[in-house]
Amino acid sequence: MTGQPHGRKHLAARRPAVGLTGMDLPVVGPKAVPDATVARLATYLRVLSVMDDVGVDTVSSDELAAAAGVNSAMLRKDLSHLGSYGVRGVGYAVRTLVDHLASTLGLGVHRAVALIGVGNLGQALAGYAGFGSRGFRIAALLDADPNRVGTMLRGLTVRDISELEAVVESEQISIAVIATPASAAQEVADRLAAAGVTAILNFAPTVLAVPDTVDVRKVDLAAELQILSFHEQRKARPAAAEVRAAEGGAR
Amino acid sequence: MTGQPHGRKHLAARRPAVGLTGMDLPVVGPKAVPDATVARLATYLRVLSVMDDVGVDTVSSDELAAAAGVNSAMLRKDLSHLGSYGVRGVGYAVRTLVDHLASTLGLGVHRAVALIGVGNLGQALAGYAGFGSRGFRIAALLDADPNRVGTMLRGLTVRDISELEAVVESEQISIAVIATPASAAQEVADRLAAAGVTAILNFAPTVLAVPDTVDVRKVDLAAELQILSFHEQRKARPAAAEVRAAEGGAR
DNA sequence: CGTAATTTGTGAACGCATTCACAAGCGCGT
DNA sequence: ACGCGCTTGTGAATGCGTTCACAAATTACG
Repeated sequence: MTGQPHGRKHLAARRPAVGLTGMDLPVVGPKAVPDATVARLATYLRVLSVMDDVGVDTVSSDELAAAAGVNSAMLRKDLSHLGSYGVRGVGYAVRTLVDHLASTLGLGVHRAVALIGVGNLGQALAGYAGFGSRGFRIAALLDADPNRVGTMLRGLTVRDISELEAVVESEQISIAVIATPASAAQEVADRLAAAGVTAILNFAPTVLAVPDTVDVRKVDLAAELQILSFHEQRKARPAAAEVRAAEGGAR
Repeated sequence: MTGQPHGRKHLAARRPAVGLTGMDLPVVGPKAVPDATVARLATYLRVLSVMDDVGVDTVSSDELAAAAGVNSAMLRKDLSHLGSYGVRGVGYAVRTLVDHLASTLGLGVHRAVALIGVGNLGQALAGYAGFGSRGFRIAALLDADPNRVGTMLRGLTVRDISELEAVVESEQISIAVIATPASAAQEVADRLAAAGVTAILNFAPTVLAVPDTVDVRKVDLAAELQILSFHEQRKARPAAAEVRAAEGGAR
């Protein structure tokens, strides 16, 4: 899905790259890590961190796969993309693997995150402890509502949206989180992109148009429920496909 | 990515079903709608609803695909799984398509949702307007903290977790949202499953083990940032793969 | 009525992801 | 030292999802 079946752009700009000879070399390298794998690395890291805290120092692919909820062959293949960090006949060294995963995910330093939109959801995100413990630091809060600007939240002052560009610069923002209403999201994204931000996590229920250089992931809460709803309905009717014949137009 | 690469179980219990003759018929039907397609239907519905509100009554696959951020061939194939609702040479009737999508997603009636865990994130979810406008009704709030039980939130009284089974029954809960700390999530999931809930949206950063009959989707906020972080790092170093040689063990 | 302009629906090709299955490597006991 | 048991790493097979490319269907218009 995946997947989160999500809006991505990564290597989208990769052209056919046909050579005159017909040979096409892997110019950029061996496509290091597949997207599907990257999406699972975070889970592996979380599970391994817990094991490390508990004192486990070696784990087999079967055990780790079970804890992460995946097939063990897939886990091994995923890890093999990072290099060879296991020992045959033994397993993986937990601490070592944690370090390598953190390094691979770019969590060597706590990345500075800006949160745009401090409404309902934004306030919750600002207070979410999981960010801090897993490699991120919320470095700035921005909002357009004059009633919210200037207030304190979790030790940070909410700043006016007009300061966006200045904040991105001064706080060395590497990732921005959009938690504004849908109507404001595109403009915020445009300004973030123009200011040089190249990674956006979007909670607003809108499709964002951004340059190829910007990586966008979206989280659509209602959509998640709708997907579950689809499967619920499916379970309810074993195999009736043409039940939906007589239905009016009232939405 | 991904698909948001998410934890799913759907038709996982489908066995090889080998017949003695070697023929294997599609016993359950033509696998109506692919998972990847379902995950996009919610987006199409949202985009179409906006178009409908604005007064658009016909849309081509190119236009709709652009608005939804996907390839038009994919859009057509997705919609073709629901049946043939377009008109060649013309396009799709917006209103009709909205109705069919809503019907397909099982949104005919507002589904009752229970929210377990009314902390930081839970409160935000309880107040998220997007649920109500997109087919869901939060019908119950549950929490284990005595300080929160009994308080009012968005017109609902927070009830004690001990009432979980009773609430699922009386409110006809079809989907549950887990927004508890990770440490409590598995037990809550167990009780939900035992109470007959077959769809769970999990915000707790833990892998849930549930029976095959239960459909789980997870949203891991920190993981989303970590995935973005990976790509950020990738952009930062054009093609240096063996830079990570000398690194101590300090985590 | 016939022809041109559109746009859908879909078979086929392609590519990526997952799973299988086993050879290669490692540690332990004797 | 040597063989046995265990576990990784990976080539091959399989399956799923996306994209291509075009025939079929429909409208517009002369």
